[in-house]
Amino acid sequence: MPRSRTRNAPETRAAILEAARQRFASEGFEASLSSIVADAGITKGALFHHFENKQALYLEVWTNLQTDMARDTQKAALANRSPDDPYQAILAGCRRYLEWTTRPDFQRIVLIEGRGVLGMTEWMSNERDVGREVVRSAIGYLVQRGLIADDRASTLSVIVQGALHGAGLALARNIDGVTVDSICCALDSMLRQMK
Amino acid sequence: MPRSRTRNAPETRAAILEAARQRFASEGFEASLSSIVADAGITKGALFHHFENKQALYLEVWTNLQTDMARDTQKAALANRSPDDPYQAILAGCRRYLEWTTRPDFQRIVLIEGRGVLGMTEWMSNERDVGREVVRSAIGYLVQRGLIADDRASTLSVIVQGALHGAGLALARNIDGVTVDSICCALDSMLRQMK
DNA sequence: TGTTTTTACATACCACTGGTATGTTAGCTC
DNA sequence: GAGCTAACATACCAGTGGTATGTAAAAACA
Repeated sequence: MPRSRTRNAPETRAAILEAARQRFASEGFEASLSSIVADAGITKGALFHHFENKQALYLEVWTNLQTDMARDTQKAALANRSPDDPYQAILAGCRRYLEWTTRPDFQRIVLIEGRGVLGMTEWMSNERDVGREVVRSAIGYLVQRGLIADDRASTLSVIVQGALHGAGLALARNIDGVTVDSICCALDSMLRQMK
Repeated sequence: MPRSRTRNAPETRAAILEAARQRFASEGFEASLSSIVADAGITKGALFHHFENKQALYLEVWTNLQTDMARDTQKAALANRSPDDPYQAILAGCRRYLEWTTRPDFQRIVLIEGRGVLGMTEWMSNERDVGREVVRSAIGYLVQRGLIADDRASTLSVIVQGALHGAGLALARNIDGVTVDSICCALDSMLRQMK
């Protein structure tokens, strides 16, 4: 019985990634591959043809979310450049990032579970931390303008990224007294005082 | 064949927790219960008698590590109190925390995987975030002395905790230009400028 | 055009996992 | 000393990620 070939490879791949993103967002990494392939309307054979294993699938979902976020925040930053205040662009990017942290899929996959799933191999050693690159380039922007010392850029990047990360999680957890505005206000004075 | 009763319940429990901590530290949450009970010298029956499920076991290992860390950092802070510089105690606590982030078990179980394993239910909603309480009390210490505005305490706590967290991870990842001293220096000026 | 190779899946299967149901024994109570 | 319970051990199960194999269609090649 010749099965009709209704789909092509890229479509199948995209369907798997979309189904995986939704399942991982709602159930976490423990979401079964069976449920994912069922949602995608294919079988495990197709999944393991396109992805080496479950972690590789998760890695791609995770990466896609992060690169989408990075592109969007950088776009927001560039759109808010001001000739007489270099901090405005960065703060606009921060605000956009905080918006991303309200997305349930981003929360769970990137902020909560990702690092644990990818583990030491991918997350620790590898330079897949897209968020870090974005913050790093923002700090570099300030270094170029002589607002931050070159040899402190790395350390300050790490601190700013951590602060943003913690702020996003706090917003996700609805911690009392923490709002987007209060965070942005604190980041504003924090960034402007860095040297 | 009457099996000799060489152990009692608390000993067994402790043995399970110790074996679990080591396995979770080296292999992560995916470490099998079979390997853990083998290390502890007991069987799965004993494990499931003492712990409801794998997550409950992980939760206890995770909690123990965090409370140990919290106690230690607070001890370091109290030991470094200075009558004319309230920041010294806090910075001593920060430095002690950064020492904890060099421990492999703390890195993996608390910093990397914990939040993902416990997931939304435990980590997000519950007030089990011991690290937050510690930072919160440190900021409260500054509020009492009129160095920080009361209504900004929550937001600043979140930012400081995030910064510390990110710094610890950066140290664990050996990121160029990031050292314990560079972090402490940055935190010093950051804290002193907060209002 | 006919043949071969490769791609893109589907199907059947397996070792192993977390978890459960059911023993079994030591100690305590009365 | 009978009965109960805590503290385990043993046997077992459904479901999991992953693999081996089969197969049709498209592409490459002759």
